[in-house]
Amino acid sequence: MNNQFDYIDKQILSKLRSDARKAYSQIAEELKVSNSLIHQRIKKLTAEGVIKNAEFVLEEKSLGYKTKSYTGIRLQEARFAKEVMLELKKIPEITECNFVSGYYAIFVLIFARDNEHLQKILYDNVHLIKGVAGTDTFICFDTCFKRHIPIE
Amino acid sequence: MNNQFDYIDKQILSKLRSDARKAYSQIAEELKVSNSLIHQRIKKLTAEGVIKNAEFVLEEKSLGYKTKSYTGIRLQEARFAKEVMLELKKIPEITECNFVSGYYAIFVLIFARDNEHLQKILYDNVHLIKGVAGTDTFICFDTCFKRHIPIE
DNA sequence: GCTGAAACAAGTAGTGT
DNA sequence: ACACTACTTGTTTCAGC
Repeated sequence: MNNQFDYIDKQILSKLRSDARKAYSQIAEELKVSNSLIHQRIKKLTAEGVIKNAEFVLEEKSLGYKTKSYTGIRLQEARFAKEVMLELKKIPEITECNFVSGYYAIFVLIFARDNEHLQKILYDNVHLIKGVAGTDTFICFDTCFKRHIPIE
Repeated sequence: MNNQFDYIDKQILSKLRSDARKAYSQIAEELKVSNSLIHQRIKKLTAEGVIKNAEFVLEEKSLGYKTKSYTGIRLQEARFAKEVMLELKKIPEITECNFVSGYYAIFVLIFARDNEHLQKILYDNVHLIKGVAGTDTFICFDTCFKRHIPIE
């Protein structure tokens, strides 16, 4: 995987990252190259794993999830990490799970219908997992911004 | 915004969430409804704000960002929050910024080229912002899973 | 609120330089 | 590594039920 992107690659990635439904032919037109070059590059970038997938981004609040929280999980013993992770995976409201350095062993993102639902997830699910010592929850009052990292 | 989705809405959202380039005509075929109904529904869901946008998801590591961290920021005084947030917005490696409850005032997601780069961002940028008392950084060793919340 | 048809635009694959 | 062509498929709009 040699990831030195040229101008065309970068343009393709940046245009599609902000609009996944953009016509490949229009990108070709904007960059003044042939249609098939765009297709070839996208194929290459996908094969290399630079492009993971294309997704519609939905508004979580509209889906009924009004409470978003980042929650740090402490373990009784570090070696429980993997088992705990597998149990966390069974909780659908946990949409992201990370092994982290520092005070917590695991850091998760939770979407709940409301604060009561969040409490239920923590008390009736997370806290009952074998190996979990405790959790600290940081409820998001507001996501001030969310954006993409620069390309190159 | 009355967000009671019917079967068709849910199917559209779920199919497009996992593949933003999926042909609308194919969705129509799978659901055994007309082509134009799909368009109408997508238009409606977009107007309602349920669909925010469509994005290509890129692999951050391939883009040269090997270090991902969640960082909690403590403030000298709570009232500095908004000013601090505006300064954080100027740092391109910070891709998400949240006002949170609990021990920290602000919680951010940082992508850095490596640990050294992360340290530079924290010491030369974040820590110098007026109002910031200190930070705690949780480096992600591994994102075990990342997925979508259930629809309805 | 939904369908169907038709005009138009885009995606695909094979060929050639 | 890129462009061209011909063919297939998808998108979009609007009249009509």
